[in-house]
Amino acid sequence: MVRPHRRTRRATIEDVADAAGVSMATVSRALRGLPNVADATRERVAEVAAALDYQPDPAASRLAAGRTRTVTAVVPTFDSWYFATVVAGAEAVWSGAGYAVSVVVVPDDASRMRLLSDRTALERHTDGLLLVELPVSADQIDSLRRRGIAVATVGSMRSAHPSVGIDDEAVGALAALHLTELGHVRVGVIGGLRDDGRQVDVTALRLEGFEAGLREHALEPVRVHLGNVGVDRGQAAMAALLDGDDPPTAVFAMSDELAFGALMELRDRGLRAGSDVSLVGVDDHEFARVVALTTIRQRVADQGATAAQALIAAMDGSSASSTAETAPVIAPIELVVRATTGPPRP
Amino acid sequence: MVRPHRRTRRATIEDVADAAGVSMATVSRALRGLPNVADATRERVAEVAAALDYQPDPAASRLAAGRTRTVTAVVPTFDSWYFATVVAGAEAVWSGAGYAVSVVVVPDDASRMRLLSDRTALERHTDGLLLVELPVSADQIDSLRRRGIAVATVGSMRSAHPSVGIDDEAVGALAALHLTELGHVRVGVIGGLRDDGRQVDVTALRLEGFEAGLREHALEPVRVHLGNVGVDRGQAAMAALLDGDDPPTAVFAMSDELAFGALMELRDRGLRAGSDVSLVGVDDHEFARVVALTTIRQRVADQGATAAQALIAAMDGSSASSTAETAPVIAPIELVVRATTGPPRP
DNA sequence: CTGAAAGCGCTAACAC
DNA sequence: GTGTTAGCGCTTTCAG
Repeated sequence: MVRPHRRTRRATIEDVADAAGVSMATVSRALRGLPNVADATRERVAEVAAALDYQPDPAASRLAAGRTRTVTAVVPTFDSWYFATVVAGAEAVWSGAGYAVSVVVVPDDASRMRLLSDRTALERHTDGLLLVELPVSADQIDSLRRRGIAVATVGSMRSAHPSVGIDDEAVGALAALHLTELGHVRVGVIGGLRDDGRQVDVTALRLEGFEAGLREHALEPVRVHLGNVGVDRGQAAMAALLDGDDPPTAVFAMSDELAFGALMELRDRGLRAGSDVSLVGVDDHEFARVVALTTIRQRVADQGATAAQALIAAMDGSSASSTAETAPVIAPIELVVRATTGPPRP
Repeated sequence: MVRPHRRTRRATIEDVADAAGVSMATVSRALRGLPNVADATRERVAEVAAALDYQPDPAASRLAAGRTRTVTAVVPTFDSWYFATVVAGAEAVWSGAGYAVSVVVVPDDASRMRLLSDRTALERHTDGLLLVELPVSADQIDSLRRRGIAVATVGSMRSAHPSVGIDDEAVGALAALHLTELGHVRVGVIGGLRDDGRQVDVTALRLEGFEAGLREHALEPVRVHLGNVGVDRGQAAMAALLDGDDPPTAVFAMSDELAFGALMELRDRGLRAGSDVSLVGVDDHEFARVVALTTIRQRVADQGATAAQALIAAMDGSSASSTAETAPVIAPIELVVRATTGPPRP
């Protein structure tokens, strides 16, 4: 005796309305917390909805209301600690607030342009965009806003939209302070360039801060090597630094990833980080403590969370103040001294 | 003289139909490559659509057709190399195939249950789910399928749905082979338990393979320490191993992350990995090479990509063979010998 | 405070 | 081959 497989249709708003003895409109209002619903009615509707396992259909409400309840994180790549961590921080906030979160990866300029161009159907897919370390013009931001898409950024600070990042000059200055206090005089720099060869703001700012910090001690970098991002480039850069004449006794690597590569080069040459050569990175990558890397910590997940929060606020208030200036949030940084820095060899 | 800001409405399918002189239905068919459209018509429609920058509204088509063109990656956490890398691999495939990709994080049992329960409106959000290293019952998979959601998994191999993973017993065996060939006799194991304390298959299988491998040399592990996952637990486990009596000369860590922690403990004790104590990990984490960790490599991004592909196939053919058995894909593993393993101290 | 009705933009039978 | 006709499930004026 086969039990007939009753195809259990999901409850619709109409089912709820019928069961509660009210109209669909009232159900909609009641469930979304809109005004003009009697408390008793609201309560009854809520009960019936719960009993029926009613869940509004996102596509239907998007179609009727124009909102998607979806936010999108846009990153240049995904298999990198930094980006994964930013997104992780943001995801937690968003899903907590009831948004679906989608991610899009724009590995190159072309795909970035495509995504941000007026022609894409972005606005029917997402209510808000979190751009992580992505170069976008003011025009593009504007175009997005005109299309009703809220924007927030992490990594680049603007005031035209919510943004969070760190004070990159201060990062450089802190590194310089640490190394000069240890007594280093010959210091090198390993920095990053984007894949497209265009120097990113971050690199320039950190370098500026670093050089300014050195100047206070009447010093300047003996050698600046602006390689690409990534472990391998860090290694190559350290090699170049050591092979030059007058090799540095201390090196400022602009990211922990670069520093990891630099550490590999030191190991390959039988040099000890912290005694033979000092090395300070930036990020406090989860792996930094494994190699006891001295670094300038930034709280990446927190930044993602903060930006996510700001994006939600922007989406809520988008109708009101679409051109509201928002002061950038400057996230704290902090020197974490581990084993890769020490006084120079006498 | 202010130019009137003509609110540029997006083109709808009706606009295209009018401009092309055909019906909406024909436009729909033409643009989606369905049969029963004259070539000439199809071409004309395509041109008009392009000229008008027409982009179908995803919510509208979802509502009418029931498909979301969205796939979802479900992970227990996000700020971990393994999961970020799996998702990165999958994302590339999905976005290449025109799917929107969303991610949901289920950090604990409760949220996992909630997500997979019949009550969620999952089926209106997504066409397919990629479950990464998530314990799901056959019942749950079934329930999902009944709700029209395709499922694929990576990390656990089943035949009820597309799955990809590695042969975990072989991983253990390979580790045992390597260490015994080097001449180690006293070997320890560091394994992982889930947060909820329930032992995962992976741990058990790798241990089984490892023990079997040792038995071939009439050996057995001197000590098995099944700590939790993560760097810290790896460190604690190594400490426990070394503090026991008859400490091992070689250790098999079931993940590179655990191995990293183990390495920290060795460093803290002034021991050299590879000479004082040998250590082999699993994964080939992107930073394994930074610490010269010998490890058993699995190609994580590839597994994500493979599973993503399989999920697409499953979604396409879902109507036809909803109960099709799919042979699990067994991804290759490979021993990568670096500096943390060597013969035991004489 | 509540209900009726008109879509949102598209797809899928079913006719022709 | 192509057009017509109904919706998909919800939100939102506009009346009452």
